[in-house]
Amino acid sequence: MPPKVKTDAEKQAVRTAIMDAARELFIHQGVQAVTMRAVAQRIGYSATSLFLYFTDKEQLLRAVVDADVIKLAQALKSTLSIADPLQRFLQFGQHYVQFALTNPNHYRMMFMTQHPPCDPALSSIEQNNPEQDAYSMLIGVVTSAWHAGVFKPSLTDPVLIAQTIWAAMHGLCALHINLADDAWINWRSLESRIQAMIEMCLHGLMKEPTHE
Amino acid sequence: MPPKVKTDAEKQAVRTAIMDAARELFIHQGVQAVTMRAVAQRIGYSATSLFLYFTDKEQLLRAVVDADVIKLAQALKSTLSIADPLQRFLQFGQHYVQFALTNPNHYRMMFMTQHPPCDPALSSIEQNNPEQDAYSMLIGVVTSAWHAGVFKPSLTDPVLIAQTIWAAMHGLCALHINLADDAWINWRSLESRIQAMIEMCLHGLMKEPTHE
DNA sequence: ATTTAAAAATAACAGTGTTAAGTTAACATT
DNA sequence: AATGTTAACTTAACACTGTTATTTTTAAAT
Repeated sequence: MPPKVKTDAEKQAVRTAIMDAARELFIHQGVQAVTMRAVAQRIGYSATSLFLYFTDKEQLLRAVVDADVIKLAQALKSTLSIADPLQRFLQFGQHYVQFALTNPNHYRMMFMTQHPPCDPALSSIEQNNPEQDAYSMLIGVVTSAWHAGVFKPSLTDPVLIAQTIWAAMHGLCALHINLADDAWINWRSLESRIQAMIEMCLHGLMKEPTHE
Repeated sequence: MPPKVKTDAEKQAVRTAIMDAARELFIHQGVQAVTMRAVAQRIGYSATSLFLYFTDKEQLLRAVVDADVIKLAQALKSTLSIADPLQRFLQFGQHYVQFALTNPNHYRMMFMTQHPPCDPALSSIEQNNPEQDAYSMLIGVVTSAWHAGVFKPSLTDPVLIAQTIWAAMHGLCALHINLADDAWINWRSLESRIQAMIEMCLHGLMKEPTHE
């Protein structure tokens, strides 16, 4: 059955077919459902053939998630055109949370799972490319808001501000993704928790928070 | 070799021996090193015998973590004796962060990994027992601070306050545990991130934050 | 037509959680 | 005291997993 000698484009097509199959399983059934055999079956290949396109499972998963990290970056990019630095910042945060909560499996893989430390050289994402790198976008958004003077004067390091906000928003998303159904916790509604977190950040960081 | 008919105490001893062996692997090598065979070997049992004491691996791991959740609760308990509600609250948070960062594997298991939703009936932790249930302790600490009037008057729901603070602190811990070594992020020092997060929470929630 | 080598499949290995079927030995009963 | 019962444990085995080695297929190159 091997029609021999595939063009680079054809090889790339198989690669993305594999990634699409993996993503399908990943999104709907979670990471534990993504077995090499299951992925292979979906595209009519044998499991071992996947190793001709990815060195191992970890690399396959990373490739899938990388592609969606870029999608996150593009979703966030749409907020960069907002003129007002504060509004831009708020929309940025909201898009981030929305991505996390509508793509819990991707979010889990990106930020909630243990990985061998990411080697930027191996990643398909271009670091510091503001089109692809959501982190550098965050730094940019916060820094511009900082230059616009929206933060308290005592806050002198926009990177530290950004990392603090990220952590706060991440905590919100991560707890929800993992523990939303935990009978132990009498969770307040997701909306009110989001609102409360945003307000805490605003009052905690802004010079004179505009309450809306 | 089976000396037959074990007393309940002896059976309990084996149970804890299993849990100790699992914990040892768990702490030092992470969850993926905790295989039934490895645990069994450590106590000179065969792997299948573990199933006489735990219905499955998940239950074993949960038992190990539950025991340490209680240790967390006891660590936090020491702060409850602090008279000043604000100081009690601050110390509580600091102990929480310290536990998370010195027990990353336990913390990961508790709050950062996907579990079948926790059935309080099956847990060894007594819910709402303030000696064991760290979450209800958090609610208590925040509520008492709220009654003492340290929070902004606009904040009317101490449970929502508590969940917001928890999320913020969790984000701090979780990102550090998973991404501290990520070359992608130019992390500020852990100390300054903790400090920044605390200050953001204080300024964001307190009526008139005492800056120390 | 024969060789070559790329692309795939099959077989197989080592490891996993887990179940089924034995084995051993302390106890209860006759 | 001999016998059976059964708790405690082990060994075999199953159905998976990721992965490697080997083999097959087949289009192209000679």
